[in-house]
Amino acid sequence: MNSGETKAASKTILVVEDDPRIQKALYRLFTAEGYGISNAPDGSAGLESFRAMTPDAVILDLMLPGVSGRELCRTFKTASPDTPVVVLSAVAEVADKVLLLELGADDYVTKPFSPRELLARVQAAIRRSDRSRPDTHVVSFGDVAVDFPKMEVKRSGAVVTLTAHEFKLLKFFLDNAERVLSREELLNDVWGYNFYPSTRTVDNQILKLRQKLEVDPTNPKHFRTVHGAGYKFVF
Amino acid sequence: MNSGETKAASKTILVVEDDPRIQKALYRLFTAEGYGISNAPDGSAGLESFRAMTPDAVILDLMLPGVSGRELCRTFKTASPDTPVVVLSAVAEVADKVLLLELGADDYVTKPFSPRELLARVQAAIRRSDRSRPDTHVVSFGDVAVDFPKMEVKRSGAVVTLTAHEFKLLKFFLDNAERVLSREELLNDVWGYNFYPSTRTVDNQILKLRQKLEVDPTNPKHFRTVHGAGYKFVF
DNA sequence: TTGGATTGTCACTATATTGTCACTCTGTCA
DNA sequence: TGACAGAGTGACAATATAGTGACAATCCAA
Repeated sequence: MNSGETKAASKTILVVEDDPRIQKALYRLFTAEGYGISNAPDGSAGLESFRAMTPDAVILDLMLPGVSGRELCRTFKTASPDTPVVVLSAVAEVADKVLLLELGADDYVTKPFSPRELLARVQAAIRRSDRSRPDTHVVSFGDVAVDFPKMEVKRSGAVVTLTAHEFKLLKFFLDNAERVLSREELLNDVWGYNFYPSTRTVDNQILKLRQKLEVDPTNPKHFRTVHGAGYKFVF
Repeated sequence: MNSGETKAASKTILVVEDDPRIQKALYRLFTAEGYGISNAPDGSAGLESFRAMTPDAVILDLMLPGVSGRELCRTFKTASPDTPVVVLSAVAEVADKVLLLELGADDYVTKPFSPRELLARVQAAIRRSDRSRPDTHVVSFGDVAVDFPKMEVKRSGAVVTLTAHEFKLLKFFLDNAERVLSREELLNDVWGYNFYPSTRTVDNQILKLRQKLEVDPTNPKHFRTVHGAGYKFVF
């Protein structure tokens, strides 16, 4: 199964890159981790996408046809200083250490880059930007409070222990509240695409969440069953 | 990025840096966030300013004409151990970055650096120094006291010897207390982006910290494992 | 109301993750 | 150059937890 890492849960990344091979590689790299990817082959498309989708992070190649990558980076940072921008650049470009400061980029990776490093840097940038929005850290429903960075759940003050998997499932429910989620969808998004346990597994994990988080697990208020369809979380 | 952050509110930062381009860039970066900036182009000017203005933080370039940056760093830390010093250094200057901590520096950023990272590190350093005025440089948990400037750890008075690496890991845990840290995150932040040992390595270092700092290493109170997710430090 | 399908629930087992140790490798210092 | 310390690796044991299957309860449609 997958590494047990918490998935990105619908974070979207805008990739501004003209080389289709790199585009493709980045697409594979990030979708495998659960991120959504939007591609823009040049500056003007990048700008357009940026405005249309408000991505959670931007990966920007400095060497672009048309609008200069540097110009673009400044524009992004002016329009939305909170959105992290990670720059891809050839070594020679970054040799000038001042450049990055002026651009306002959050981080950079020099080509040829290690996919793992890029992934790590983008994730770190997203984490940093998330941390400055503290309101997203804690979510509550009923007498339950969920603290994501601490991976901790409390019921009227008392800590409830959840396993990593239960936590991941809970997060998915919270991220998709009010929507009916089929077992398939849950298996794909929480368990991962290359892993197919029986659907009983899902019921089992739901059961555990109910036992741990519902006032009356037999009459669930939040983790509702939608007979013949799946489950639905309501606040 | 830090729209949610509290603004610097008249905090002043002393920048000791001879390259005027970096000076200018730092000026823009930090004034935009509401900090006051004072520039010193060399060591003696830096020392003078430091005494005259007692800054809230210092950004120090290790490569300076005149007085050695390292000397200067020690002087700062001796004169006023509570004032955070963040060092700028070229990668080549220090083979082992951990050594910088021995200078007494609170943090370091290698050139060419990402501006957001520098900003984040300086802010973090200031926050830490603000948190507990009287004993900024000492953090305690259980029967353990960690003295950062001295790079020394004591357990009920007795000195415990930590390796530079163990110390760095400990520092990262303390800086991110209560948060669940994945092995990946630990590897990236403590070991560095371009070095990928197996994840077993992490477990091993944790084991050593537990053996050296936990009352009962078999039942760790502070360095907790979060099964399927990583580790978490709690006070 | 009844019967098949779906879901709730439990105990058991298989599996993945982590703890721990001993060994190797590398660089440092005398 | 040899001893030494620290770091990384791999093997194995110890745990935690996820998955399975059986059976009971419930739902829905005819």
